[in-house]
Amino acid sequence: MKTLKIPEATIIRLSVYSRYLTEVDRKGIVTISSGEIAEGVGVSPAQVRKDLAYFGEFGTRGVGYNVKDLRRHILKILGLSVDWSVTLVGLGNLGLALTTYKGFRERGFIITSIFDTDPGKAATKINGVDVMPLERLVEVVKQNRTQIGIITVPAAAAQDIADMMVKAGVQAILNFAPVVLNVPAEIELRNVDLAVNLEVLTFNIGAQRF
Amino acid sequence: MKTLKIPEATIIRLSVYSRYLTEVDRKGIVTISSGEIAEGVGVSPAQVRKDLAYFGEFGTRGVGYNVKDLRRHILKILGLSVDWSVTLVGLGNLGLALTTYKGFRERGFIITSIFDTDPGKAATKINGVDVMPLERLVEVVKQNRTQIGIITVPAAAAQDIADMMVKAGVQAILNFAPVVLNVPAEIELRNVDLAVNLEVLTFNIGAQRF
DNA sequence: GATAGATAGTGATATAATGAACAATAAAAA
DNA sequence: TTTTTATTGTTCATTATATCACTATCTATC
Ligand SMILES: NC(=O)c1ccc[n+]([C@@H]2O[C@H](COP(=O)([O-])OP(=O)(O)OC[C@H]3O[C@@H](n4cnc5c(N)ncnc54)[C@H](O)[C@@H]3O)[C@@H](O)[C@H]2O)c1
Ligand SMILES: NC(=O)c1ccc[n+]([C@@H]2O[C@H](COP(=O)([O-])OP(=O)(O)OC[C@H]3O[C@@H](n4cnc5c(N)ncnc54)[C@H](O)[C@@H]3O)[C@@H](O)[C@H]2O)c1
Repeated sequence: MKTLKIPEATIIRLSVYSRYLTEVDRKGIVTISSGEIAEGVGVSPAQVRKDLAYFGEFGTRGVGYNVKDLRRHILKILGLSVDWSVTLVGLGNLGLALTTYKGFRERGFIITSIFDTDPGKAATKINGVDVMPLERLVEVVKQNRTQIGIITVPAAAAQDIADMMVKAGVQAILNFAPVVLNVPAEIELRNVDLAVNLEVLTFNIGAQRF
Repeated sequence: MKTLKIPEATIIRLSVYSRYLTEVDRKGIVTISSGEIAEGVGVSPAQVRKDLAYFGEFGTRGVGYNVKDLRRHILKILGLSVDWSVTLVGLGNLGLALTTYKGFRERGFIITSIFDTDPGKAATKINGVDVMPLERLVEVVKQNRTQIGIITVPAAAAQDIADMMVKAGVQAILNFAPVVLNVPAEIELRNVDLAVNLEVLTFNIGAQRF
């Protein structure tokens, strides 16, 4: 197995390229150059070509890339040529926003189960998905072969939920609680920390000081 | 002006350290070593010391760091020793989650105005803040000397909102719409792309292929 | 066909970030 | 005091990432 190390920054950019190509494709444009992609997403043309070069040769010299083809290739690379089953735990304000967000489904992320401890919530239905009590998490997630878990519970409860998700066999967790989670090495974990984003901004605003 | 370049990764970690220190401080712990911080947030001890070294000497050799002091220093570095005025545009599902989130206020981010085109929404009040129509954005944001704008409108409207925010004098924008925005170089811009986060996960799950 | 113009792919180079090692130094113990 | 122990601050090496410059190759035109 060739284990060529791909920078995470490259993956993030690929995701952005693919979104941009979707937009370009909608306008009916057939061919695009690395320079035009670069322009559209705010990076250098060399960067675009380098990123793509990790995965093969998708363009034609002197011409550029076929928009539809390149888009399809990138989606394949990102693992988006198939649907993913996602569970969300914690149907608070943020959890509700995420479950009702159309953009996820468009990219193949299907929320197949929702859990919350609040008995009032664990009786409702969101987009045709029942909200269930925590006790059923392991069972249901196992049964659905759900691969991805989203955590939107208060920080204090997040580690417990992560443990349950791991027990239920998820392969990846997206955590919105502002806390450092411990999971086995084979589980992919990403933290989305919204406050941190604001703090990077405030640092940069005041960065003259250094 | 000494323009020492600080890696963005350092800033993100500082934010995480400060949050961890808040937690440690609550437990009444007075002193902490770089190794303990590292353990708590999942990085290497050398990394912790390196990150801090950009800004000064905060520890005592042979002893470690005073928790309260270090926390205060980091908050100062991040620009969190003062409050920030924030405006949010687009009171949809995500916008509502963000405006009602307590964690921002705790770190000094005060949402001082909210705007939405929907006349039904532009009459309500969230946490004592009136929701106003877009027409008032420039005026109100200017008057409040608001420094930070959060964009949670549909992608198609995001660039317009960014332009208005710039016109109104914000210094930084946090954009949740999945689109690449153009703003003047002096404006700090960060994009939070939630779908990208899921896609990094799916890439990594399937990364055996490369 | 041959030639010109455009643009992808790529190896070399530069820059940045991380990691490991260690000297400096403060506190505690002898 | 002196010695030992702990742990920082910092240097140097390594690794990772981005940029640059060049070569290969395609299309269109003469
Ligand atoms: N709302 C935001 O904009 C925002 C921003 C940044 C971070 N976050 C983080 O996201 C998480 C959720 O935020 P929120 O604003 O939606 O909070 P919320 O209080 O609105 O929602 C939390 C939900 O989790 C449920 N819950 C509590 N304990 C649970 C458990 N053990 N198992 C299952 N469900 C449980 C609650 O019933 C509630 O429905 C928090 O960790 C918060 O810090 C939120
Ligand atoms: N909801 C999520 O979980 C989620 C996740 C990822 C990205 N996003 C992005 O965040 C943005 C908002 O998402 P959402 O789910 O809250 O959408 P939403 O449709 O629930 O809310 C959008 C809000 O913006 C308002 N609006 C529309 N045009 C406007 C304009 N020109 N000026 C001011 N307000 C305007 C609408 O009235 C509505 O209240 C979108 O760009 C979406 O792609 C959302």
